[in-house]
Amino acid sequence: METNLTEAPAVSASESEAETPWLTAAEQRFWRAHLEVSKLLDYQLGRELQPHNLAINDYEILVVLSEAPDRRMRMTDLATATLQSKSRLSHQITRMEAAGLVLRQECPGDRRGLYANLTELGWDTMQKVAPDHVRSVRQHFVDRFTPEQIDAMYQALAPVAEHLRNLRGRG
Amino acid sequence: METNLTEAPAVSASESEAETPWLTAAEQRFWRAHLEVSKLLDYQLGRELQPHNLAINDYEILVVLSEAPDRRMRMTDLATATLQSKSRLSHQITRMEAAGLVLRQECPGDRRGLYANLTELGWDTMQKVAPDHVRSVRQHFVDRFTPEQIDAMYQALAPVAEHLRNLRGRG
DNA sequence: CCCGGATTGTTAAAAGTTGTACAATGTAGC
DNA sequence: GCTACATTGTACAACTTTTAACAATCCGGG
Repeated sequence: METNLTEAPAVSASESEAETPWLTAAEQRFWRAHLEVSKLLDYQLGRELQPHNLAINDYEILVVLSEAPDRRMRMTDLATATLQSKSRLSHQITRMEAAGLVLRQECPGDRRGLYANLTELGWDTMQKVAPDHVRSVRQHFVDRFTPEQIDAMYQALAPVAEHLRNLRGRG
Repeated sequence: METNLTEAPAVSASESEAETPWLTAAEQRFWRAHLEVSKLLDYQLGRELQPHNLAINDYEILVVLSEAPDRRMRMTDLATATLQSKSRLSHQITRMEAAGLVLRQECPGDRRGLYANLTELGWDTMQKVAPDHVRSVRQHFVDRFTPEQIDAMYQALAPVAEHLRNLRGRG
């Protein structure tokens, strides 16, 4: 059901046979479970944001801005924080500005720059939506693990996140 | 850096304060680590498929088809297996057909239906790309866990995958 | 056989994303 | 203060995904 061929193909070229470090059965099922959960969870959370007229990306912007000092952030920083390209973020903010959720604001001291500012409506929207979203996250993910599993998985994932973040930085 | 507000907002309405099951600190950091790893890993694996002129979605199709009986699958089944909409899959297959990787084939016994067939080129491409992909998956993910962690995480994730799969089915 | 409803896959148009180039600044070294 | 170079955000064009509608086909009940 999931993807990413990582076990030996049904028929392997004898050449790659010798050298490719195919995943073991245990690794394989873990990898596929991870992929499947990621994808389906994304789908389900998006689904449950729809009634609020927000896509997951919109919500992410609202969260990051709401946690930022003065509820605003430079476009580039926001793009970095949300792992989007500057171009994509620019479009995204244009849409959210049209929806009244954020506002572009000149940046004193750097006339090249702009702030993306959370509006009152943006802030209120976030306050209204967040409780539902947490419930979704709990229902479909967090509450399905024991506290021990949660700690263990965090310990395991944190260095991987670190690694990937570093890779990304360099390009 | 990541997203999805799931902890209490800086200022909570007293109403939601009482009723919203905000994540604990431990839950929060786990949740954000999971999100971050998912997103960045996707990005990185996509990046490392680029030299082969394949997007992750293309690769996923190749994998699923290569594992299917006769290396072909009904469009609807393929859409389900890869968690895509029928429309999106249709476009995707059109592109891959243009690239010579797959071929649409009439479906004997159901004249509405079509098979998506892996071509020789598609199969060969898969054989060629898979080794590199496994190495990527190992380098950025699998090899960064101990065998014990892998088993534990699989045990934890499998029921969640099951849950989400069921949800998806009903819509 | 024939009807009504469900299923299959495609399509057109709208919406969103990506990559590249660009204009407007900023900044460091001379 | 100039020049060279880096940074900021946008704009355009190409591409991908979504949404909604549709034609063709199948299937079950009368």
